[in-house]
Amino acid sequence: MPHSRKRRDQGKHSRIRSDHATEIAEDYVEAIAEVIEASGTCRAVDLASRFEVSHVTVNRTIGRLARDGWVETEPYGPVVLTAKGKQLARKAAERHAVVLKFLMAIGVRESVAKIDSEGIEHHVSPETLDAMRAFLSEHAD
Amino acid sequence: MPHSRKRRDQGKHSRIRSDHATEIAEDYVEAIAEVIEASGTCRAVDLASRFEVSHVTVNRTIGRLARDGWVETEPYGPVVLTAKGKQLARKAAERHAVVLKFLMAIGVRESVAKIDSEGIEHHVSPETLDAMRAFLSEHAD
DNA sequence: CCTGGATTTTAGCCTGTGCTAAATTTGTGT
DNA sequence: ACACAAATTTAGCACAGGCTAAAATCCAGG
Ligand SMILES: [Mn+2]
Ligand SMILES: [Mn+2]
Ligand SMILES: [Mn+2]
Ligand SMILES: [Mn+2]
Repeated sequence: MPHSRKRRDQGKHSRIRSDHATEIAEDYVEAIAEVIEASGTCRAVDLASRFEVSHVTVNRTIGRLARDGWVETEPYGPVVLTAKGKQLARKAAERHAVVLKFLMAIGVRESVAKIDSEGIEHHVSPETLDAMRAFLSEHAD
Repeated sequence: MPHSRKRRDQGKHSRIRSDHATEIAEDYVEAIAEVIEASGTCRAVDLASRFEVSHVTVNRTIGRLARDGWVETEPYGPVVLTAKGKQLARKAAERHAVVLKFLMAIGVRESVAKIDSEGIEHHVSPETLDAMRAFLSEHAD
């Protein structure tokens, strides 16, 4: 039999907790990509205003993102995405867009869908995302 | 014009943060109601095994829930829901059930839908919940 | 070049949510 | 009655992610 399995055996709720741990990373890399796309570079203040948190909070969050290999930055410099960060940003943006379109397709107003999708996106598994995509193709009028 | 509005003006992301703050309360009162329903009373250990966290974590979480008026408990005693707690439990269970059924209705397998709904439920606004309900009635075969 | 405003960093605080180890309490079976 | 097992509580730790105030740095206009 497999060795002792002390490892927390990913039940439902551990999945939720790990989703929460990565969702800030997802939102940040997505936002960083958008800001860079729109204005060339991304500074901490841009993220602070976007997320409505203090610039100090952004600074420390960026530190964690750098530690975990999503972004690179040097003192007083802008934030850039690593290759890994760019990939996550692309994946997150794509999934976010599907969720948003899907909510609107079932009749949720855009203003509400924008808010709800921002939270829902992080908990949508690949299988559920596929179901949403399938729904969108079927109902492409 | 209205005075200065320093008040953080609930953008998209503050909604997400407040959702996260209440989701443990929602999951706990829902679980407490279920355990009481199933076995008469609810003890901390029941919640620890259900959420796969330590009994110490449960103990402190229950303390916060009591502080916020969702549950009542006395030293070494079981956990009971306040009126407010029962109401939240009912609302959360109802919403959770709708989300789960909805995911299955769009073709997500039950095992996956159970996991995803556990995270998604907390970010579904009343309007989106209504859209899901409407979808379920329309597609009631 | 130098200075003032914008920006970032540092210091120091808080709460929530996770843990282990140890102490305490409860309640049950003999 | 009492010991023992189960449950809870306490103590003490860690990290994420919020904040304000103050210091440091950067850069652009004069
Ligand atoms: Mn997103
Ligand atoms: Mn998001
Ligand atoms: Mn639930
Ligand atoms: Mn849940």
